[in-house]
Amino acid sequence: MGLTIYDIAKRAGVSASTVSRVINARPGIKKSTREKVERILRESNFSVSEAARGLVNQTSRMIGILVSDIRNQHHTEGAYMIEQHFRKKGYCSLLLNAGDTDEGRAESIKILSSRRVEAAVLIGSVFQSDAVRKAIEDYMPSIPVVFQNGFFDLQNVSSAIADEFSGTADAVRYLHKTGRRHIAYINSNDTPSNRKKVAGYEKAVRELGLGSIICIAEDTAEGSAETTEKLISSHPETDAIIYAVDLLAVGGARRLLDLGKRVPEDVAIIGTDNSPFSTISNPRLSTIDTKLYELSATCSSILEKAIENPSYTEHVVVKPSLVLRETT
Amino acid sequence: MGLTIYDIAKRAGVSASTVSRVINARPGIKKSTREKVERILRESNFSVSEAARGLVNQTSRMIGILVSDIRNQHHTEGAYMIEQHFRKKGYCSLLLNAGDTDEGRAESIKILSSRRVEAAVLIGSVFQSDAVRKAIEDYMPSIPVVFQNGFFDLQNVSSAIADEFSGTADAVRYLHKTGRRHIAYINSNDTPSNRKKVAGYEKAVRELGLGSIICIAEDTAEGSAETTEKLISSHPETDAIIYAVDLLAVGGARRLLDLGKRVPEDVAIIGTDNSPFSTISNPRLSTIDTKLYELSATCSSILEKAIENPSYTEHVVVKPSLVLRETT
DNA sequence: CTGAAAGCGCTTACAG
DNA sequence: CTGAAAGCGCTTACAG
Repeated sequence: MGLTIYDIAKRAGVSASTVSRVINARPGIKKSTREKVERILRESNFSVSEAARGLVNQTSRMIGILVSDIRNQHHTEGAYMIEQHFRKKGYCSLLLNAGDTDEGRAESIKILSSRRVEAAVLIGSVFQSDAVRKAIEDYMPSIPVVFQNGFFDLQNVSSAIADEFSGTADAVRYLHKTGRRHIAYINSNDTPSNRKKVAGYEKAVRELGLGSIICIAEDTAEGSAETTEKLISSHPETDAIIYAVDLLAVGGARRLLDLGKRVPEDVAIIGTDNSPFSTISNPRLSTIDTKLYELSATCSSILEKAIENPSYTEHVVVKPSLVLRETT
Repeated sequence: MGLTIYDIAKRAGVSASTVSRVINARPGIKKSTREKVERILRESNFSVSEAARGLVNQTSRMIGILVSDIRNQHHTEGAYMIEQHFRKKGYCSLLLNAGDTDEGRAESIKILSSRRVEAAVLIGSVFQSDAVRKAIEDYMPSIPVVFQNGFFDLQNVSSAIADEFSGTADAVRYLHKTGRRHIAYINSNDTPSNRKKVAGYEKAVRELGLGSIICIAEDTAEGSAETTEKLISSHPETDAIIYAVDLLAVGGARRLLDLGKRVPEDVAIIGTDNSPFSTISNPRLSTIDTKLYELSATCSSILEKAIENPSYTEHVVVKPSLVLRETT
């Protein structure tokens, strides 16, 4: 247990330097001694202490992944891609669920700093706050940081952002073009991302001279069903609803059907994210594809470049597109 | 950037020992010097190197979480709970997606060993293999390991297992009791967990004197729809189907409806896992609740005890229950 | 109450 | 081709 290179050195009858050299495949070791050391390494199931190694090399070979909650499907793609990608380069991923508060988020950044991660990824617009910005300035002022769906004006942080504003505006315009005149919006939690969606909705609706109706639903299918029912009873003229999240659209569609409305004939529905829910639901959801996969891949590739060249920075905006299925 | 306690010591006009003592809240430091050091620590945004600290203390304060793919909802609850729980104790979580091969799984265990994690959790029955067992014996022979939904006869590995065998058998018995006589099973990928489910199905069906029909579907809603359609056309007498995974049940239910079958009147359907899909789907799915949450909580609590007392070990079996909704 | 020294497990000039 | 020594950033006896 806990063999060190000194133990290996003793068993092989060489010095620790030599053991270190064969472990790191340094040239200039006699073939026979290299082979002997390798054999002993193998027979002993030796594994180098990355911590000790990191201390001398001034590297940790770790990257930090911050999400608010990994159980949220939306965070999972990015976390997966980053881990897979960097593991191949010998990096390990520290995953932190930062939670819903600024304290949790700032604390998480401190933790990553203590662990001396060589780079970090923030996944989700909820990290867009002054507290997080300050924590980065104070504790991660010089390692590459990539912000998935958010932006900080800091020279070490890159971003890959979904243009939810225009994605939502385009959805409104599409509904208008297909004859809808009473387009409502059902929002979820107040996040920077959702604010962009609502702003896009409001802009398009205003430009088209339509009225604006915005409701807020609890973030569950059932909550959305309730909200949808209230909306329809107070505004029976509603002929289209856009939802900030696919799951809400699923709940809403189901309730409309239960109320005897036809979807999409009476009420068209558009969700957001093109999540698995959108194809599983019945009827299948039309949705604003916010290109989560592309966003994650972009983060991963930015981070890769930034790891090579720590002053590298990039800002990418990904355009959503409308996916039409059975609810429009 | 990269301040050490020596830098802080210099700024405070004390020795590194003293700085270390105040960082670690050791007693016996004059109040005034403690306060001065604390102030400088704060003003400098100092954060201790956990790696260096770990080297001297012979601890890493890291725990390893192995999943085959974090994008799989099924792995996410356990990963979340472990991270949340141990972060409070000052631990960080290393998340590894081990992939679908024994090489990937064994490699992941080696990586965790290199990082000197103090404990590890394997999430998912797919880790049930000789290769993984051997990797644990070779590289983690003495740290606490908790296996979620699997078992190794090793003195350092605990387990929390869902009794999918009897869960599935009970579902068959329930269907029989409600008059179904042609109960089919639609399986997914070949995993230890799915093998237990199939075995439970076969046993119950045999005991009840019913025929056994087992199909294998691709692991998507669409794949399951196809398989379901084939099943129904070759065995039109089928009056109930159990699916190894909720998602497959959703796809199957939808196809049955499209084919003009009534659910549950013509064909009853039971999924497995009581996943979010089961309440979102239309109609809402009856399902075998494999108690994922309870399983994860159990792992977390076992691990907690094992961290305190490294020789602690526990084996828990969690009984699934049947959740009846609209498809039975 | 405080500091100098040794040591955790490595790597890497520097000698030979 | 190989080894002894120093040093990475900490903590903790040991002195004083």
